[in-house]
Amino acid sequence: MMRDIQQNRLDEWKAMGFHPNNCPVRQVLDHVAAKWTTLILLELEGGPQRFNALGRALPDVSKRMLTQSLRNLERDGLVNREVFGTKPPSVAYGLTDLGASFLAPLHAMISWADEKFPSINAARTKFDME
Amino acid sequence: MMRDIQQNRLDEWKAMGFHPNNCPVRQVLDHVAAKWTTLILLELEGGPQRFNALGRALPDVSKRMLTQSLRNLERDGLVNREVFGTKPPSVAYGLTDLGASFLAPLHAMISWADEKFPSINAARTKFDME
DNA sequence: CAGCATCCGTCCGGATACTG
DNA sequence: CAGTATCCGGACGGATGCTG
Repeated sequence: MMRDIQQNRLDEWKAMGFHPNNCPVRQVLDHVAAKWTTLILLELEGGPQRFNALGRALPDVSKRMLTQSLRNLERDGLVNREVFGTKPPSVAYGLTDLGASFLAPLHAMISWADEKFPSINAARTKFDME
Repeated sequence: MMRDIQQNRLDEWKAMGFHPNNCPVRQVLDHVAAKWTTLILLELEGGPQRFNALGRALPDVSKRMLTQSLRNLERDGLVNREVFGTKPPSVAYGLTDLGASFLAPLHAMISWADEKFPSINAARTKFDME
């Protein structure tokens, strides 16, 4: 019964091309979700960085995750990857215009978090007491 | 060696109270990450909703996840939970002022995603071709 | 230096069944 | 109606070792 209602709603969404698994917004939010990508973007805000420099700036990101995160960002056109054929080889990562434009809404969220964190913490400890 | 550098940087962060695991901003971003919480907040933007009404509005959220998400939001003071001692019992969820204030930065991200999605998609398909 | 490959534990979240 | 309890697969991500 409720199952049918849900199914109908799902069908509506599919018809609109809005099923959550291919939702444009979700795919962007997943970058925010991705635990490291935002830190990377913020770090690149100061200018392009080499791979290991990024690793040193973000100490608790493993090389594996750093590579993976950078690939995802590169794939979505937020970050560009420039290879220098030197020896040993070096690679620089920098923000694209698209990536840079993402910093505005990101900073908006961060500011909100900064500003409201006392309230959140208060609510949290109160909730946990009961 | 690099390990030492990383450890030093980590220590600095700890001294500043900024270790990623208790970072205020991270904890807020984790709400965005949480896959359902944002949809819930957006749904509540239209006004308070009862539990099952929310479930019907968000068809692909299981009851389990809906409960869990609402608890997290309630814990952080973004959502309030009002119980009516009727029979059968009913519960309404609504945005707090804090929760409502979060919608601004959230909408900023959504707008960005909406606006830039064509570019992202283009970058993505180009990346995948090579 | 800048990765990739592999193994492996953890946790997120779905499905299902049951309760006051 | 509004949840809780349990089971479970699969994805996320850390540690380690190897490569051009």
